Amino acid sequence: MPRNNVPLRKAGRQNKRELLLNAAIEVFARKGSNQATIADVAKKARVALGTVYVYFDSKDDLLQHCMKEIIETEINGIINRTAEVSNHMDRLYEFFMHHVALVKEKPYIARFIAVEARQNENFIRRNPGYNPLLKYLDFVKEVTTSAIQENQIKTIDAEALALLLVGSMDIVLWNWLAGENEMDIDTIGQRIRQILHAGVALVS
Amino acid sequence: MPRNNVPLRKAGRQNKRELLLNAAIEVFARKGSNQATIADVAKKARVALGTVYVYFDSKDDLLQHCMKEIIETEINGIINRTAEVSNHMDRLYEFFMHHVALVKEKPYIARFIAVEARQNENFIRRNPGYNPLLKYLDFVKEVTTSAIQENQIKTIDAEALALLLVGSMDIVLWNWLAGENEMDIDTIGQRIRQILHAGVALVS
Amino acid sequence: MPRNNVPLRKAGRQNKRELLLNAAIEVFARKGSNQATIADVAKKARVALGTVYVYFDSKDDLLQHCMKEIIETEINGIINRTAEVSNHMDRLYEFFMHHVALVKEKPYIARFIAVEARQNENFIRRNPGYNPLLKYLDFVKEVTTSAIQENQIKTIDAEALALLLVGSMDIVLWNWLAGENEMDIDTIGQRIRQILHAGVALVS
Amino acid sequence: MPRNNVPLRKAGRQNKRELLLNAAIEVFARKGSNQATIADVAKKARVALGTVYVYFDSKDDLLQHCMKEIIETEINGIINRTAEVSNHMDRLYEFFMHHVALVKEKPYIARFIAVEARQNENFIRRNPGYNPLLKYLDFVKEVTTSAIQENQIKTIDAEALALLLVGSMDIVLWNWLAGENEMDIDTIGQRIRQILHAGVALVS
DNA sequence: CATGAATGAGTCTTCATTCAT
DNA sequence: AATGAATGAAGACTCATTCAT
Repeated sequence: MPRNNVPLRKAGRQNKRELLLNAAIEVFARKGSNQATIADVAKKARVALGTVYVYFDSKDDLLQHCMKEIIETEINGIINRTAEVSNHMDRLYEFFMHHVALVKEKPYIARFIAVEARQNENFIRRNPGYNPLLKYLDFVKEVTTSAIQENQIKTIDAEALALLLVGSMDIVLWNWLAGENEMDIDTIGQRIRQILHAGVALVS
Repeated sequence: MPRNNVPLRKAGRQNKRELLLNAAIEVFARKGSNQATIADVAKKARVALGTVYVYFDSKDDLLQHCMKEIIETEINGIINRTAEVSNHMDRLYEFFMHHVALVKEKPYIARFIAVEARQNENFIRRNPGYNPLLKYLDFVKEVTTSAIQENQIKTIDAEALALLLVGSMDIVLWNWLAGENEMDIDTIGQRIRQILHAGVALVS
Repeated sequence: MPRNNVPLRKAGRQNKRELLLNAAIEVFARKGSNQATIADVAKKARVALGTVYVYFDSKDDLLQHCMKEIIETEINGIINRTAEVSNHMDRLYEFFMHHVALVKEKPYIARFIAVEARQNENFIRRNPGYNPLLKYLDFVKEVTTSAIQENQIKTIDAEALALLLVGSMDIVLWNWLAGENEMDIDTIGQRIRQILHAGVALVS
Repeated sequence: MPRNNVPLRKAGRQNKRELLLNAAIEVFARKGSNQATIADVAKKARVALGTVYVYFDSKDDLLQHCMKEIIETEINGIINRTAEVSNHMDRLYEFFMHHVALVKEKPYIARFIAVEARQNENFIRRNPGYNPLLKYLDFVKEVTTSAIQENQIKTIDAEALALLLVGSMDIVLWNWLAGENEMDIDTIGQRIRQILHAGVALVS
């Protein structure tokens, strides 16, 4: 069926790009983008070294696209999955736990967010819209603002809550990664929730 | 007088070591330890390149000692300066604001804590006692535990509060560094305090 | 009509080969054969990269054929166009000016002769008969020999005159190319002619 | 004798730079600067690859300095050695023959002038004063102008003569290099001289 | 101790060439 | 014939580290 050829080809190209991107995310996350080499990425993706340059302009370009990929799939995925939660604060908790789940499932992505997203200032400056942490902060700020407007919580500074939530999330996952996963993140998550919950609750 | 020579010499040695350490902290913080070269450090310290290797075994060794230096002077300095505050929660707020002051005064140290302390896993694994973030977390945990014991706040998970406080502190300063210092950290600090204060307050 | 297909196809093949050759000449001349890539040539010819290898064995092979092409069309063209000039010295002058005209019209060909023809020693050694400069030298030598035989000029060394004429021609065009075309080649041509004319004139 | 240490050191550095420069000139000349690698140069100079970068910024920088070196020693040397010849035309002939001698003695330098000096347009554009061919042309033009002013030859265009002389010189040496040294350059030199001599001689 | 020239392993990147479609 | 993705050898350049002075 020749009709299928074109889509197959395209799929092939698309697949290889994805393949490289995923390999790069993992390799960059494991070794850090500075220590990781293009050869590592190519090896991980089981392609020749030069192939990386068929799909990406440079190592830096590859790193940028890794960030985009993570945001567009993982980060946005987490945010979207919380959409149906009606209570705003529950939504934030849901968000927190989805993130925790992501960290557990794909720790290398966590490392990306915890380390690369901070480190690579080139990226941060050039693509402010593509920084995972900023994306998270914006999301929390928005949800918090809605919660305040709908009188679900008392009037607090939305940015402060965002920094508290994302900051703790961030350090929790970093801690978990660095500490050889000894921490019980789920429990920690609930306890953080309790404190914040009390902190923003309407005065009875 | 040869008797004086020895102490003078020792002082000389000590000074040059300090000189190198301070130069390294600044250079590593500015460029990131990966991009910074030993030549950069030597230049900053106005010594010959080879001199660095007289006082430190390797680039990594130098980096480790930078961390130690920061903890032993800056981090411990901040913690010690809060010693006389009797109310534990006030002490934590004091601690938060001292850290903010440090960030403003020596931004490169902030960068060190926000970026290098996370990135350098070699360091983290080998010297768990010398990671600024862990040091901070421990400090907050201890103070919180005391606060609970003395019934100043309700019984919460000390670790959760530590993660909230240090995590928000950390992301605030990172944000401030990356965001070209547009944020008003002092105000943010107070608003974070309000939330946490309500979150841990004894139920009336 | 299948009878037509074959010639048409052949024309097609011929055309694509010519197309590639002309693209290559221009690209090699502009960038220099070392900096120019096969991809550049393919792009210029608006064919796929791999197509180049359908018609030529290698980059070097392509370069060799560029030389041949230039000699067989441009260089021989110039020489042939001077055929009807009966006076031999006038013919050489005509030749000089035809070459100047070529340089002005297709500067990239000039660059080819001035630079590539010298540089590519592989070519020179393997195809002594296909070097533009050698071709020119031979031509001038022949014409000069005829001029001497027919007593139009005094007895001089034909090779010496050839070297003078072609050498000056060559450096003039190189100068013109490098000097951003500031030189008035026509005037220079006439003045060179005057000197050579006097130099070879029969003693009155 | 410690007094000697400093000069020896300096001499050491100077020598290594010269060593590298000479190695580079030979390597670049033999292979062409495009085919020659930094590793080739280092090997020729019997130093480590990295040492080249201690003394030169880049391959291009090294090439530029090769040109300067050649001009400042060889080219100027030739020009200076003709200074005492009082008759201007004799001086030019002397110049020609000195150049021939140089070619015979250090053929790789000839290749440099004949090939690299033309090819490397970066160099030509950025350092017009450092192109051997331009240097030669200027010299011949000057001497010719003097010859005309002092009535030693008839009034001709100095630039035209310069182009004739340098152009023929250039092609002669290129020919000699490419043609595996079959040509008798000395004889050719004399014959070229005869023609030019007649071409510029005062009319009796 | 101090110096900084020398080293060479390690990296990114390019590009001629191949080959499955 | 035509295509262009894939390949990997090759080369410029960097920089931590050493060591003779």
